[in-house]
Amino acid sequence: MTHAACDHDHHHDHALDSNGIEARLAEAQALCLAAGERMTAPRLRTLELVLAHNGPIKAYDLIDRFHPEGAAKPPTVYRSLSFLEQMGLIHRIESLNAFVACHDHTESHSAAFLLCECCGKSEEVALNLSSITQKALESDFKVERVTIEAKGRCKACR
Amino acid sequence: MTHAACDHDHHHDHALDSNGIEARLAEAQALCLAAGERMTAPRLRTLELVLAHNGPIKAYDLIDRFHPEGAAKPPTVYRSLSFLEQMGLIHRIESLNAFVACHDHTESHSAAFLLCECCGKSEEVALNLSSITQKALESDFKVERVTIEAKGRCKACR
DNA sequence: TCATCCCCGTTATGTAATAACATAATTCAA
DNA sequence: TTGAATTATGTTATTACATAACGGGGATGA
Repeated sequence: MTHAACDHDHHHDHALDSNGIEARLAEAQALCLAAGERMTAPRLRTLELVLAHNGPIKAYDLIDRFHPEGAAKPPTVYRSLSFLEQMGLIHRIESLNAFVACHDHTESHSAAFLLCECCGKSEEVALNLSSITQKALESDFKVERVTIEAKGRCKACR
Repeated sequence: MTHAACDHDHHHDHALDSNGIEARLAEAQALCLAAGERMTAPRLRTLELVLAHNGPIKAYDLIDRFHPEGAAKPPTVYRSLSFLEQMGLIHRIESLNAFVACHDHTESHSAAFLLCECCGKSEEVALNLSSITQKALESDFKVERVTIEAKGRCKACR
């Protein structure tokens, strides 16, 4: 995590342990099965890497880590990422060009994030989107999905 | 505008005329003067091109159009863009890698957009950000700026 | 008028993402 | 169970987006 705009440590975090990851991968497989989609090896591997990482991870970091012996080809990872995103298993953080596992499977295709510019962590928050849907209604605009990205500093980095 | 996911025309738009652009450029110069910043030639040119364009425009389109005779160098334009963004004169649309002139100088560094996936137009909407600021407060997160991007279809593209 | 700061021009490179086409695995109906 | 259709992957190459690094020049202020 090389976001150091400050000098304190950034270890106020806790990634999933391997059991946690296994559990999430199993859920994901079940979800795909239920949806009639295939959870293939590269997709699973990509999701595993996203889950194992603490916070948003870049596509090229995934590419580098994909094989124990060497890097994957970009399309392998990008295709997996877009599949996972469509399945609601991960989110793309536009302002970071990075990806993060989805926490909250309720609000499909819409998400809000608090992004710490200091430690690089992200927190996914559920929002009621009433004010934006209201505005959209006034404009006669059909919203398909909303991305909200709030940048600032998290509690530990204040 | 090459967004055609549909076949109807996308001319439901109206760019600023040259008087409108002149007026906006003059305002921008005044704003810089007041802030003790320099509105230099490349910055002004960049802003002019953003204003002249209808909707979000890509950095490399600006680069191509910068000089009548040929393209600018990328850093020229990127530097100008980041200056203009800091001054609140333009917004970056993260999910499009594109830039649009700011309409509403009230809510500094935060903006919400309705982005039509069909015609590529954007509408800047003012929102009350109470629900996200509330969530941030609960997380003890200090928000510096918020970007909200709602994708869908505008009235004319329905 | 000298030092400093800010900005610009330029070259080069780094980073992110996709186009295009070939091959392989899966599914499903005949 | 075979073969056609579909879906996914492998591979090469390219395109798109963005910044690092350095030198020079003009404005600003002691």
